[in-house]
Amino acid sequence: MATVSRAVNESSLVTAATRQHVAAIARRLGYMPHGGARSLATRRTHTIGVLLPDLYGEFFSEVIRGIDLTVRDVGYHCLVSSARHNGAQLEAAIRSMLGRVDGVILMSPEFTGEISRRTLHGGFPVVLLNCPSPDPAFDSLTIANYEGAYDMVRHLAQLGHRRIAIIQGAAGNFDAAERLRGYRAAMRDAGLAPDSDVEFAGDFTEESGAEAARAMLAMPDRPTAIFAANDCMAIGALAALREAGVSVPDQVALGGFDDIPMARYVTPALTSVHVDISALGERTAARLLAKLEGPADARRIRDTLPATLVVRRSCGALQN
Amino acid sequence: MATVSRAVNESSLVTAATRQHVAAIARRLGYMPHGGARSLATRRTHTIGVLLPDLYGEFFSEVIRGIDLTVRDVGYHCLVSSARHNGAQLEAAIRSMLGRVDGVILMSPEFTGEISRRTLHGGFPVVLLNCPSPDPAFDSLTIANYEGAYDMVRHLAQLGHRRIAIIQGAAGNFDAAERLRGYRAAMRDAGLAPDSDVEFAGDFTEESGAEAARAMLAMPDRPTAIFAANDCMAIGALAALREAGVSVPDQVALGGFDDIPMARYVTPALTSVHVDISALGERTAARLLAKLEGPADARRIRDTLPATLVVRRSCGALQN
DNA sequence: CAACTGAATGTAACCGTTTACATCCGAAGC
DNA sequence: GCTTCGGATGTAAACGGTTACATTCAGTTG
Repeated sequence: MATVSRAVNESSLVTAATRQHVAAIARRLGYMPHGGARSLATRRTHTIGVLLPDLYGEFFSEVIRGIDLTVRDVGYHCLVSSARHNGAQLEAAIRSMLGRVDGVILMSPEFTGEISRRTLHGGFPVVLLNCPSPDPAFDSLTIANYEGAYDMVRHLAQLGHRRIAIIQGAAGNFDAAERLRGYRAAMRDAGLAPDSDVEFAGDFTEESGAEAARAMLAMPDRPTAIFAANDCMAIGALAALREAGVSVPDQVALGGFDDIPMARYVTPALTSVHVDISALGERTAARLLAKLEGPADARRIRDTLPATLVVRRSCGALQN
Repeated sequence: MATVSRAVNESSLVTAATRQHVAAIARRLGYMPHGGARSLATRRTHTIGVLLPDLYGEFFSEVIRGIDLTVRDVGYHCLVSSARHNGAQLEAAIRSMLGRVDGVILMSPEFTGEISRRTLHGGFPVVLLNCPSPDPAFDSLTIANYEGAYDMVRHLAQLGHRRIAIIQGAAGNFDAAERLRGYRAAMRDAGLAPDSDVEFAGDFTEESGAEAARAMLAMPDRPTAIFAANDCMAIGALAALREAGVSVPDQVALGGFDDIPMARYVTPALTSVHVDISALGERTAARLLAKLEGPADARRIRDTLPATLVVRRSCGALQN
């Protein structure tokens, strides 16, 4: 049976003749190698775990896509698990993957150093994706949320807007918090007083964007510009504004975040902050693969993916 | 070590005292069960394989979401693999999952009975998702593509349109073919002559929709209605029409397919055919789980998920 | 022709669990 | 005090492969 194993794995130790002989018999018997057994013996599963807070929306699917794309080229699979993870669930999810993956990509605000020490105790390969990363013991990739939001709001301020509202992302969300931080910093740097009345709540859904816009319209001195913390909310706001007969960008300027494919197809086309989400997944996966394949490298990497302003019609900067 | 195993698995054969004793020592030693070894011994991986043609676009991410949602409730994971599968790649992908999953969900037009017999030889649990399914030996779930397209085109015809164009989906795609079939049947039943000049090519992308619309506008006797085989193309067409100064729905009526979330937020809101994609994933996963958990049931199930017309402004049926 | 090669094949331990079966042990029955 | 009994624990054989090491077997050498 050693020879069979070697033949199947194309080892150079078997002659071409035996290899073919084995192949022929295997075919006749309908033999197929058992992946699980193989990885038990080799201690390599060629699988990476992907832990996501949820699978909803374009963002996550794009991330997964990027990950799978890079990973499958080198013969790896993705074992995905999406749960809105509170600490205990997250830990359980990690544990359940423990003998099935070579490493994990973790996207969860809930991940704490304590969990890591207790369940990952020591050198289990992990790359954090878009996490607050309280723990510098892990590699992590993030989006330039702060910078992107800052650029957007500065752009709106440069267009002459003095009262700029924000529709915030989901409470407790890392991206949301960073984008808010960028908004506030840009406001301050533009010499604009912070005003919590124009910091509307939201949760990244179209509906919450529409609601915030309606609330804004009811204000006595309503803002002349809105920065929505993602495109879905921006599009929701756009629909609400149109319904109320308020013209974008003439009466209210609007900017989003994420630059989803749809952004360029709404009317007016949505000014947004572009993030190459698929690339984020790719880079993260590549980093994890490097840890798995390459020699142990103690260096921890913290990488930030740029977010670039894309100016379209909804902010009013463009003619026609 | 048998006792440890029993303690970890909460077997009723160990006393509470030993169970706690084991737990304490496990904690001190940082012991965690090895999933791979466990599944080798039990011959259950609690994992299902999901084979997709690609991961691009809202459709696939929604399907995965539905699958993962149902599957995780019963403690299963998803091992996903997305490759544009030609026959050989598909077979390789299945083989590579063979000892790692309890069953697979397969979404691929390339799946043939021959592959199945060669690599699945016999009773490996499979559920086909939106496949042409040449092989009645498998359970399969599909979308009512034909019926949905038929309803849409009949609707347009009832609004008085005589020349109705279609922007087709990707060549070789099963959904695309079915939607085309529905379009043609509806045309015929409405007493409208088929005309290959108004059957435009497309590939499900926004850009291809825009191109088809531009080509249509250049025609001497241009159609008064367009049925795009998915919403992305419809939105692309919408953008092209607007650019050309052609009003929707006044000059050209437009309908899409899929009813993606964005459909209601474009202007005018897009008439479409609604399919609950997430539910498609859920149902498929539930079917596979039934095969895995329940007793072997020889009955093969072919299920079709309904597709329902959603009338919005873009078709011109609604006032204001 | 015996000893020495080195490539090809065979043997058996191991990967980390589960589980059928054997064993142990204390309480109850005689 | 010696069986009997049943519940808790221990033993060892799987599960299906990989791989270090031992062995075989030609084909050289001296």
